[in-house]
Amino acid sequence: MESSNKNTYPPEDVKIARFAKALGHPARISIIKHLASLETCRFTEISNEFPLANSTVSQHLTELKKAGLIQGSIEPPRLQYCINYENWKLLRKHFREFAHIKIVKYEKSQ
Amino acid sequence: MESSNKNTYPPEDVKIARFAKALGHPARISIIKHLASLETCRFTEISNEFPLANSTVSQHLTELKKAGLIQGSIEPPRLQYCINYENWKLLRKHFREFAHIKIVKYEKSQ
DNA sequence: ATAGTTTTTCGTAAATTTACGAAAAGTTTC
DNA sequence: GAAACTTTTCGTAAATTTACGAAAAACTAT
Repeated sequence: MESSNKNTYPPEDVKIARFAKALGHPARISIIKHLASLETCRFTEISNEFPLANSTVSQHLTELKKAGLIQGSIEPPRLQYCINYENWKLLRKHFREFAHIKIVKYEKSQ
Repeated sequence: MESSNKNTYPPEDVKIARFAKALGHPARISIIKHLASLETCRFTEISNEFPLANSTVSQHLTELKKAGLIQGSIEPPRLQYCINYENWKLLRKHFREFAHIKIVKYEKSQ
Protein backbone atom coordinates (compact mmCIF):
# COMPACT_ATOMS: atom_id res chain seq x y z
CA MET A 1 0.00 0.00 0.00
CA GLU A 2 2.94 2.31 -0.40
CA SER A 3 3.21 4.97 -3.01
CA SER A 4 6.62 4.10 -4.36
CA ASN A 5 7.83 7.48 -5.57
CA LYS A 6 6.61 9.77 -2.83
CA ASN A 7 8.97 9.31 0.03
CA THR A 8 8.78 12.77 1.48
CA TYR A 9 6.45 15.70 1.89
CA PRO A 10 6.57 18.83 -0.26
CA PRO A 11 8.87 21.39 1.41
CA GLU A 12 6.03 23.89 1.39
CA ASP A 13 3.86 21.52 3.41
CA VAL A 14 6.70 20.89 5.83
CA LYS A 15 7.09 24.62 6.37
CA ILE A 16 3.40 25.18 6.98
CA ALA A 17 3.30 22.25 9.37
CA ARG A 18 6.32 23.55 11.27
CA PHE A 19 4.69 26.91 11.81
CA ALA A 20 1.37 25.32 12.69
CA LYS A 21 2.97 22.98 15.16
CA ALA A 22 4.69 25.86 16.90
CA LEU A 23 1.28 27.49 17.32
CA GLY A 24 -0.34 24.25 18.39
CA HIS A 25 -0.54 25.04 22.08
CA PRO A 26 -2.76 27.69 23.66
CA ALA A 27 0.09 28.90 25.84
CA ARG A 28 2.12 29.70 22.75
CA ILE A 29 -0.74 31.55 21.09
CA SER A 30 -1.19 33.61 24.23
CA ILE A 31 2.54 34.16 24.54
CA ILE A 32 2.79 35.44 20.98
CA LYS A 33 -0.16 37.76 21.48
CA HIS A 34 1.21 39.06 24.72
CA LEU A 35 4.71 39.43 23.38
CA ALA A 36 3.36 41.33 20.42
CA SER A 37 1.76 43.84 22.76
CA LEU A 38 4.93 44.60 24.71
CA GLU A 39 7.46 47.34 24.24
CA THR A 40 10.10 45.65 26.27
CA CYS A 41 9.74 41.96 25.49
CA ARG A 42 11.36 40.79 28.70
CA PHE A 43 10.99 37.28 29.97
CA THR A 44 9.36 38.14 33.25
CA GLU A 45 6.70 40.24 31.60
CA ILE A 46 5.73 37.24 29.55
CA SER A 47 6.12 34.66 32.26
CA ASN A 48 4.10 36.54 34.87
CA GLU A 49 1.13 36.51 32.57
CA PHE A 50 0.73 32.75 32.79
CA PRO A 51 0.11 30.23 35.53
CA LEU A 52 3.08 28.21 34.44
CA ALA A 53 6.48 27.60 35.90
CA ASN A 54 9.14 29.88 34.46
CA SER A 55 10.92 26.86 33.12
CA THR A 56 7.82 25.86 31.22
CA VAL A 57 7.41 29.31 29.73
CA SER A 58 11.05 29.25 28.78
CA GLN A 59 10.45 25.93 27.08
CA HIS A 60 7.55 27.35 25.10
CA LEU A 61 9.67 30.32 24.09
CA THR A 62 12.39 27.96 22.91
CA GLU A 63 9.78 26.16 20.86
CA LEU A 64 8.71 29.42 19.21
CA LYS A 65 12.33 30.37 18.68
CA LYS A 66 13.03 27.04 17.01
CA ALA A 67 10.20 27.74 14.60
CA GLY A 68 11.70 31.14 13.87
CA LEU A 69 8.67 33.06 15.06
CA ILE A 70 10.49 34.90 17.79
CA GLN A 71 14.08 35.63 18.61
CA GLY A 72 16.18 36.99 21.40
CA SER A 73 18.05 40.18 22.05
CA ILE A 74 17.60 43.10 19.72
CA GLU A 75 19.97 45.18 21.78
CA PRO A 76 22.45 42.98 23.59
CA PRO A 77 23.32 42.58 26.31
CA ARG A 78 19.71 43.30 27.09
CA LEU A 79 17.79 40.05 26.97
CA GLN A 80 14.73 40.58 24.93
CA TYR A 81 12.37 38.39 23.05
CA CYS A 82 10.73 39.76 19.96
CA ILE A 83 8.59 38.61 17.11
CA ASN A 84 10.70 37.85 14.07
CA TYR A 85 8.80 39.94 11.61
CA GLU A 86 10.28 38.47 8.46
CA ASN A 87 9.20 35.01 9.49
CA TRP A 88 5.90 36.29 10.77
CA LYS A 89 5.18 37.65 7.30
CA LEU A 90 6.24 34.33 5.85
CA LEU A 91 3.85 32.50 8.14
CA ARG A 92 1.11 34.88 7.10
CA LYS A 93 1.80 34.21 3.44
CA HIS A 94 1.92 30.44 3.84
CA PHE A 95 -1.20 30.31 5.94
CA ARG A 96 -3.12 32.59 3.64
CA GLU A 97 -2.23 30.53 0.62
CA PHE A 98 -3.04 27.31 2.39
CA ALA A 99 -6.30 28.57 3.86
CA HIS A 100 -7.47 29.61 0.41
CA ILE A 101 -6.87 26.38 -1.48
CA LYS A 102 -9.61 25.52 -3.86
CA ILE A 103 -11.89 22.92 -2.37
CA VAL A 104 -13.49 20.83 -5.09
CA LYS A 105 -16.14 19.22 -2.97
CA TYR A 106 -17.11 19.97 0.57
CA GLU A 107 -19.70 19.60 3.23
CA LYS A 108 -21.88 22.69 3.64
CA SER A 109 -22.67 21.94 7.25
CA GLN A 110 -22.79 19.10 9.71
CA MET B 1 0.85 17.24 29.78
CA GLU B 2 -2.14 19.51 29.66
CA SER B 3 -2.34 22.39 32.05
CA SER B 4 -4.35 21.45 35.10
CA ASN B 5 -6.53 24.52 34.78
CA LYS B 6 -8.51 24.32 31.56
CA ASN B 7 -9.76 27.88 31.89
CA THR B 8 -6.27 29.25 31.89
CA TYR B 9 -6.27 30.40 28.31
CA PRO B 10 -8.74 32.57 26.43
CA PRO B 11 -11.18 30.36 24.48
CA GLU B 12 -10.14 32.10 21.29
CA ASP B 13 -6.53 31.11 21.85
CA VAL B 14 -7.57 27.55 22.61
CA LYS B 15 -9.50 27.41 19.35
CA ILE B 16 -6.62 28.73 17.29
CA ALA B 17 -4.23 26.33 18.98
CA ARG B 18 -6.54 23.40 18.32
CA PHE B 19 -6.68 24.19 14.62
CA ALA B 20 -2.96 24.82 14.48
CA LYS B 21 -2.17 21.59 16.24
CA ALA B 22 -4.28 19.65 13.79
CA LEU B 23 -2.22 21.15 10.98
CA GLY B 24 1.03 20.57 12.80
CA HIS B 25 2.14 17.57 10.78
CA PRO B 26 3.20 17.65 7.13
CA ALA B 27 1.15 14.56 6.40
CA ARG B 28 -1.97 16.35 7.51
CA ILE B 29 -1.21 19.42 5.44
CA SER B 30 -0.70 17.20 2.42
CA ILE B 31 -3.81 15.22 3.23
CA ILE B 32 -5.94 18.34 3.43
CA LYS B 33 -4.54 19.65 0.15
CA HIS B 34 -5.08 16.35 -1.58
CA LEU B 35 -8.53 15.87 -0.15
CA ALA B 36 -9.47 19.35 -1.27
CA SER B 37 -8.55 18.41 -4.84
CA LEU B 38 -10.72 15.30 -5.00
CA GLU B 39 -14.24 14.84 -6.23
CA THR B 40 -14.78 11.59 -4.45
CA CYS B 41 -12.94 11.97 -1.17
CA ARG B 42 -12.50 8.25 -0.66
CA PHE B 43 -10.03 6.85 1.80
CA THR B 44 -7.95 4.93 -0.69
CA GLU B 45 -7.47 7.94 -2.91
CA ILE B 46 -5.99 9.77 0.02
CA SER B 47 -4.05 6.89 1.45
CA ASN B 48 -2.41 5.87 -1.81
CA GLU B 49 -0.85 9.28 -2.10
CA PHE B 50 1.33 8.80 0.96
CA PRO B 51 4.08 6.43 1.98
CA LEU B 52 2.30 5.59 5.19
CA ALA B 53 0.42 2.59 6.47
CA ASN B 54 -3.33 2.85 5.99
CA SER B 55 -3.78 2.74 9.71
CA THR B 56 -1.52 5.75 10.07
CA VAL B 57 -3.40 7.71 7.44
CA SER B 58 -6.63 6.76 9.17
CA GLN B 59 -5.16 8.07 12.39
CA HIS B 60 -4.27 11.38 10.77
CA LEU B 61 -7.76 11.64 9.34
CA THR B 62 -9.21 11.02 12.78
CA GLU B 63 -7.02 13.82 14.07
CA LEU B 64 -8.35 16.19 11.43
CA LYS B 65 -11.88 15.02 12.12
CA LYS B 66 -11.46 15.68 15.83
CA ALA B 67 -10.42 19.23 15.00
CA GLY B 68 -13.51 19.59 12.86
CA LEU B 69 -11.62 20.29 9.67
CA ILE B 70 -12.96 17.30 7.84
CA GLN B 71 -15.83 14.93 8.25
CA GLY B 72 -17.11 11.66 6.90
CA SER B 73 -19.90 10.53 4.65
CA ILE B 74 -21.92 13.11 2.84
CA GLU B 75 -23.97 10.43 1.18
CA PRO B 76 -24.10 7.33 3.35
CA PRO B 77 -23.52 4.54 3.08
CA ARG B 78 -20.78 5.81 0.81
CA LEU B 79 -17.73 6.46 2.94
CA GLN B 80 -16.39 9.82 2.06
CA TYR B 81 -14.19 12.30 3.73
CA CYS B 82 -14.71 15.94 2.99
CA ILE B 83 -13.50 19.29 4.16
CA ASN B 84 -15.92 20.80 6.63
CA TYR B 85 -16.34 24.12 4.97
CA GLU B 86 -17.96 25.94 7.87
CA ASN B 87 -15.03 25.12 10.09
CA TRP B 88 -12.58 25.77 7.32
CA LYS B 89 -13.93 29.29 7.07
CA LEU B 90 -13.71 29.58 10.84
CA LEU B 91 -10.08 28.52 10.73
CA ARG B 92 -9.45 31.06 8.02
CA LYS B 93 -11.01 33.80 10.09
CA HIS B 94 -9.13 32.88 13.26
CA PHE B 95 -5.82 32.54 11.52
CA ARG B 96 -6.30 35.75 9.63
CA GLU B 97 -7.08 37.68 12.76
CA PHE B 98 -4.23 36.12 14.63
CA ALA B 99 -1.72 36.59 11.84
CA HIS B 100 -2.56 40.27 11.68
CA ILE B 101 -2.17 41.18 15.33
CA LYS B 102 -0.46 44.46 15.86
CA ILE B 103 3.15 43.93 16.78
CA VAL B 104 4.40 46.77 18.93
CA LYS B 105 8.07 46.04 18.63
CA TYR B 106 9.78 43.58 16.42
CA GLU B 107 13.00 42.55 14.85
CA LYS B 108 13.39 43.80 11.31
CA SER B 109 15.70 41.03 10.22
CA GLN B 110 17.96 38.37 11.66
C1' DA C 1 33.43 41.83 43.12
C1' DT C 2 29.38 40.42 45.48
C1' DA C 3 24.73 40.06 46.27
C1' DG C 4 20.38 39.88 44.23
C1' DT C 5 17.60 39.04 40.31
C1' DT C 6 16.43 36.97 35.98
C1' DT C 7 16.55 33.30 32.67
C1' DT C 8 18.00 28.84 31.04
C1' DT C 9 19.20 24.16 31.57
C1' DC C 10 18.75 19.69 33.80
C1' DG C 11 16.42 15.77 35.57
C1' DT C 12 12.33 13.61 35.66
C1' DA C 13 7.50 11.97 35.12
C1' DA C 14 3.17 11.62 32.76
C1' DA C 15 0.72 12.22 28.59
C1' DT C 16 0.50 12.38 23.82
C1' DT C 17 1.91 11.53 19.12
C1' DT C 18 3.43 8.86 15.42
C1' DA C 19 4.19 4.78 13.29
C1' DC C 20 3.42 -0.10 12.05
C1' DG C 21 1.12 -4.65 11.28
C1' DA C 22 -2.60 -7.60 12.45
C1' DA C 23 -7.25 -8.21 13.39
C1' DA C 24 -11.85 -6.68 13.16
C1' DA C 25 -15.53 -4.32 11.11
C1' DG C 26 -17.84 -2.47 7.33
C1' DT C 27 -18.91 -2.30 2.05
C1' DT C 28 -19.37 -3.86 -2.44
C1' DT C 29 -19.63 -7.27 -5.93
C1' DC C 30 -20.61 -11.57 -7.60
C1' DG D 1 -24.48 -14.71 1.51
C1' DA D 2 -19.64 -15.44 0.25
C1' DA D 3 -15.71 -13.53 -1.36
C1' DA D 4 -13.18 -9.54 -2.19
C1' DC D 5 -12.15 -5.21 -1.03
C1' DT D 6 -12.00 -1.00 1.98
C1' DT D 7 -11.51 1.25 6.33
C1' DT D 8 -11.11 1.38 11.30
C1' DT D 9 -9.62 -0.31 15.61
C1' DC D 10 -6.27 -2.62 18.55
C1' DG D 11 -1.88 -3.56 20.49
C1' DT D 12 2.44 -1.92 20.80
C1' DA D 13 6.89 0.63 20.59
C1' DA D 14 9.64 4.69 20.05
C1' DA D 15 9.81 9.55 20.06
C1' DT D 16 8.14 13.87 21.45
C1' DT D 17 5.66 17.12 24.34
C1' DT D 18 4.37 19.25 28.50
C1' DA D 19 4.98 20.20 33.02
C1' DC D 20 7.47 20.99 37.39
C1' DG D 21 11.21 22.16 40.74
C1' DA D 22 16.01 22.52 41.52
C1' DA D 23 20.37 23.88 40.00
C1' DA D 24 23.19 26.46 37.07
C1' DA D 25 24.19 30.29 34.32
C1' DA D 26 23.62 34.94 32.98
C1' DC D 27 22.68 39.36 33.96
C1' DT D 28 22.09 43.92 37.00
C1' DA D 29 22.96 46.74 40.60
C1' DT D 30 25.39 47.93 44.50
